[in-house]
Amino acid sequence: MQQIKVPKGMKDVLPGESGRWRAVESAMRRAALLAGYREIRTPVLEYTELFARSSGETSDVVRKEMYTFLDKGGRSVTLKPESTAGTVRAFLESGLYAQALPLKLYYVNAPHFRYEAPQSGRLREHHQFGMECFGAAQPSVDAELIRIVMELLAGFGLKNLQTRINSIGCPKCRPAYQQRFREYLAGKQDKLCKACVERTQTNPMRVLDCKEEGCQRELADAPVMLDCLCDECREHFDLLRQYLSIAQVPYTVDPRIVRGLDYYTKTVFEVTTQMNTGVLTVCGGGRYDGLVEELGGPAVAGVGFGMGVERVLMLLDQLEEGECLLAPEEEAPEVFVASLHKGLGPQAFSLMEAFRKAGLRADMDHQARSLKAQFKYADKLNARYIAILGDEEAERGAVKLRDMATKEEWEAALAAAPGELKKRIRLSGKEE
RNA sequence: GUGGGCAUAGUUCAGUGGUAGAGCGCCAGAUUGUGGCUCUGGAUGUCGUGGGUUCGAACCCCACUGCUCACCCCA
Repeated sequence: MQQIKVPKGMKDVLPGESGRWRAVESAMRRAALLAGYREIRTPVLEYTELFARSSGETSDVVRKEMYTFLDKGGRSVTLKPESTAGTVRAFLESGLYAQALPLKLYYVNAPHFRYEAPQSGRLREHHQFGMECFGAAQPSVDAELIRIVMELLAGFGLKNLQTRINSIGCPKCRPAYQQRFREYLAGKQDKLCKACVERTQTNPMRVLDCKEEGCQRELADAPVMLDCLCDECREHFDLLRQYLSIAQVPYTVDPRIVRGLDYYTKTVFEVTTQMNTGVLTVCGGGRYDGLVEELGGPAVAGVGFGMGVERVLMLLDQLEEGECLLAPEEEAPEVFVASLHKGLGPQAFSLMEAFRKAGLRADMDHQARSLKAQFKYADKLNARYIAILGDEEAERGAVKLRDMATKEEWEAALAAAPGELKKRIRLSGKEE
């Protein structure tokens, strides 16, 4: 039989890894909660038009990376490539904008899809933690978000992260800049890469973050948006910097960050790290003051970010022993019930149930294996104690308990064993 | 979309034309009521698929498929 494999660009999270996922997730939830953000869950699937309208028809995501198909009703639907659009849609559709603003939302472990060639750190399905704030025009929120991101990542033990910020202006000041920039590029068309020649027409600012060396050379003395901000954007950016310094967030200003989605205004930021293969973006975000209106709602400011969970885990993998500050949840059985022979199965089962009722993680033999094999298995599971049921003990209504680490063994009455073991575990937990 | 690399046991891989292998893992025994260490034994393979060359192909050639890495872009 031909084996069916996981679809291209998808990945299973196996039991050996899932503990780390949960640890990362719960740290994210804590961080969000601490800052007053509340969870929102939006569907994986949205109508294609939502992304076309929000991200921009010329963005790479919309043009070539969306997981789009027709459903049985002939509607064009898309697996979400990012979460801001869906969050805004929900915000509008459910009338949340009519409630007290600002409204702070987060999502965690949300699946995202981009149809592209998978490679290291880039899967077709990936998961994001993200935070979005609606109705707050002040840069204190921008700063708060950046601060939360840095705090969170530092809390995992990650180092060598760079935070870069920029302002890409607003509809008031950007057109004039774009005109000026287009004129600058006009004389250099023959020296730019093919993609950039096209971008000059469609979305000139994307030329700024082209990775081609030739293009970057030509851009050395190009005008940057930062120098052309209107008063409002200028003030916003200056204030943002002030807030960041109050929050003691280290960052650099990089006038070349423009980001791939059209909806951004004013603040954009990225958190990256240097890998041996190149720069890896862990988190990216920015302000989108026009998006809610663009999607048919009132003029409500927005700002947010998305963080790649797989990328965070990838960075954690590279930490040395002891540097990673994540504490994965304990999942090894606290007690494993072994029985001498098959006939004791029912007693073993009810003892295991009693352990579980007492709140202990308990398991038992389900294969009628030799006692030796049961010990081996319990050891593989990293069980802390083993409870041995034998005929001699059964006659006395007792069970033998053994500490797997110290090899200490003692006998306990069947009925009392769960309580006794629980007490023992709790006591030793306090000593640690 | 473009270009590299790889594909052999559960897994990591060795095997460059002549009987399909090793480490780890798994199972069992040594130890008939006791794990980790040791020793002994065992199970598991359409050698990615299809074709070609050859007396003979895991090996050489061609095609395909899959995986992987890089570019572009991004989380």
